[in-house]
Amino acid sequence: MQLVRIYQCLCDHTRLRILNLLLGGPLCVCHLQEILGEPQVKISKHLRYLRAHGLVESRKVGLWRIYRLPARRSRELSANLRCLQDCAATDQQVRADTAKQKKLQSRIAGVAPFCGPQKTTLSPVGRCAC
Amino acid sequence: MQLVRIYQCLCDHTRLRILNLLLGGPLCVCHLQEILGEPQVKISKHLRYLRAHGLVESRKVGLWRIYRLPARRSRELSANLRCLQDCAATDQQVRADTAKQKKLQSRIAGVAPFCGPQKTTLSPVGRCAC
DNA sequence: GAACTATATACCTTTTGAGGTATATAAGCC
DNA sequence: GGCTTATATACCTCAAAAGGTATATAGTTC
Repeated sequence: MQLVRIYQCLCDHTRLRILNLLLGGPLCVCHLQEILGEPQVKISKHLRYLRAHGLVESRKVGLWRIYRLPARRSRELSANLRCLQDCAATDQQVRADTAKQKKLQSRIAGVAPFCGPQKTTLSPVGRCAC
Repeated sequence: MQLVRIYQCLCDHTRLRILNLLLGGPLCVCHLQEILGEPQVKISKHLRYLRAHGLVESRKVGLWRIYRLPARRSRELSANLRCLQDCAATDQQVRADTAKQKKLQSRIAGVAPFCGPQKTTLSPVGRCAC
């Protein structure tokens, strides 16, 4: 069942934190790493899991791989992401993540414009702002 | 995190089916068994899991143990149960379960009044209507 | 008390997944 | 080509969980 696959993605704390961040806009792995404070392997493996289950998409931009929530979402996925957005803020750490994300997004605005709420198709400019 | 525990309960197909049924009212194990068509042990173990995670409550009535969704629910739980109710019907098997439940509830009305939407405190009367 | 019914638990096997260390790949810079 | 950065994969270990068989417990009926 489609729905079970969604819940399988949501039932791990790290993945929940990742999805919460992606609700705020696309992010590359190294920005996720910076915000979550978790080792790169761990994040990379959870992203693979999420991709295999259809919860995220990615595209490559220069050296970076940018992850985001899928553009086209099933009814179930939309409903659950809405629910997640509504609920996740009750978690202390999730709120801290979101705050870090906001700060990071204003810091990197213009430098890594493919990470964040703006949907640009710019090529990478210089180094990653991590 | 509270939220993760909820998703851990939702990420198994059998538990999802159980929770969907309990959204339609309390049920004893043997009625769950009849509707789901799964062995008693399997159901019993999933119910234990759900209870340990705070997703169901139970009370004993005669020979039976009646399971239901918790009377008091956290904001997260309420939101996710609502979401589940909204989404689960897209699953073929879940819809079939619900149909069976409806039939069973009308069949046992008055015989096992503690199973089903009515919240009575009647003592058990005779045999289980399984 | 013996038989029966409903439910739970013990014990086992197998699968899944999480996390870690080390290494590979891919693309950019010099 | 060699160095560096970003990301992914291989391989290992450990814990959790799923499902099955057999058995225990608790309460009912006779």
